[in-house]
Amino acid sequence: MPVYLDIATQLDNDVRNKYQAGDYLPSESQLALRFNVNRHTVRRAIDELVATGMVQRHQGKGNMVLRQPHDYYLHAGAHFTGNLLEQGSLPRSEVLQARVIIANSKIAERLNKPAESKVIHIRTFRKIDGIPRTVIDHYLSDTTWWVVLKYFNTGSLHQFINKELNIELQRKNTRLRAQMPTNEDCRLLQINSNIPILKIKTTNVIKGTNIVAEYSSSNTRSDVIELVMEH
Amino acid sequence: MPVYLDIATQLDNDVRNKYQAGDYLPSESQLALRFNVNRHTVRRAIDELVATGMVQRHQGKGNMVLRQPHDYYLHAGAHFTGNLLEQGSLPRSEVLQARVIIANSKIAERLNKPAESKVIHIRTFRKIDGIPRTVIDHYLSDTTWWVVLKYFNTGSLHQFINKELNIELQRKNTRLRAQMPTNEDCRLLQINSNIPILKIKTTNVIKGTNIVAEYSSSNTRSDVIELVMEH
DNA sequence: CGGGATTTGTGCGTATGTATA
DNA sequence: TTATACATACGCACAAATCCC
Repeated sequence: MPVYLDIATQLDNDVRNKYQAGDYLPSESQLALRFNVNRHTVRRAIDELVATGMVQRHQGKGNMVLRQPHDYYLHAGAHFTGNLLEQGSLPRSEVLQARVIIANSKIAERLNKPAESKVIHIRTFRKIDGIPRTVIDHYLSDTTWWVVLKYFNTGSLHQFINKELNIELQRKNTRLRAQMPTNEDCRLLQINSNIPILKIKTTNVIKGTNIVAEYSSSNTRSDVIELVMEH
Repeated sequence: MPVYLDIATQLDNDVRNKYQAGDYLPSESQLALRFNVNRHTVRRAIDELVATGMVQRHQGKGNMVLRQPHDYYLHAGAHFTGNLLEQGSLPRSEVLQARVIIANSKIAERLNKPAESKVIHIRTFRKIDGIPRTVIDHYLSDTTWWVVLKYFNTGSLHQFINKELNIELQRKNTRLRAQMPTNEDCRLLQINSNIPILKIKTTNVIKGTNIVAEYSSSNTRSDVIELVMEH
């Protein structure tokens, strides 16, 4: 094992045990003295911590500890069930935003509407252990629903629509991919930029028709989540 | 602007215009001569390309160009359809490995077998545009199938089992997550470690029974892939 | 199989630039 | 302004992986 990886391991331990988020590591020169290596070697070691998102470099100041890395691992309780695919159905979702917006071209296309149409945008999220794990953006085609939907604030969106508007939504297709989070994703999900997220997009029609009523896009932090579908 | 960023920009242009995926860059020593800098500086420049996923390092061989710019964009043709979830069904898969192994504890558990049982391991992969996009590990519980399965070399594994053994496999459940690739994933999929992968794991029973016959685990590069399911 | 040539990976020492306090 | 800390760059040496004869 290269020396720099040894040092990276020790620094990793220090960060976990001795430092808190916001603290600064000893200077690279001091660390070089302490580990009896050249400063380049210390820098290479710190590169590893930077790559994993534990440390941030600040020229002229020092290398700052970003945060205590949780020991993330999957446990059975953290599993989402297949109904995550039915994104309007999450029973304990909460509303972050709800408003009428001008659809961008992609959303307009998914909803089969002309460019720059007005659509309803509702952003909900679901927490596990007090931390937001999934953020879902719902885009609803029919703005006349707004008079009712503006009162939606918690629970299952699809159930709400069913009850208040007497309309049943049916999932038509699902698109799924993994990607690295945007800055906004990082903020909403409270994660570092090095954790991949699952992005699930669905289009939903009014049951029995081909009328696309809803397009939804969800982002889920994937480090503590495993999507399980029983067939 | 630092010298290494200048060189990175030039190399980036070269990669886009002069090289194809799979090509190797000139050696670092040659590039150092060409740009009249130290080899360290060239390495620092190549680090930039590695970080953006354009180039992969191979110790002892050289620095390989990973992909062309058009690969950065999802295009409709690159979409997998939902039958990716039925991992034995990929019609144009090829076999990388096929052998009998001792199952580790996780695989044994999934197959409802005692620890350290023997199982059949078949690794297949699927290419798009000549590049491996998905690598699937199949683990089959019944080693008596080996006398037949050792002759499987291409096509659909489930079809082969159906035809040769007269056994129909049925998907029981699917687990799905996103994660960063291991070193082996990077090698097999020819990607950099900064691209997340989709991991899909299925258990399959013998149709009409509860006998778990197969556990499969697939890794798919997620940068050019979007999983589409029609309902 | 061995051995030598090539190429990337690691590490040291030194020097200088740049940002911060 | 000065001192400190990180950023860039050169040169040298050797290790480790790969390739080819």
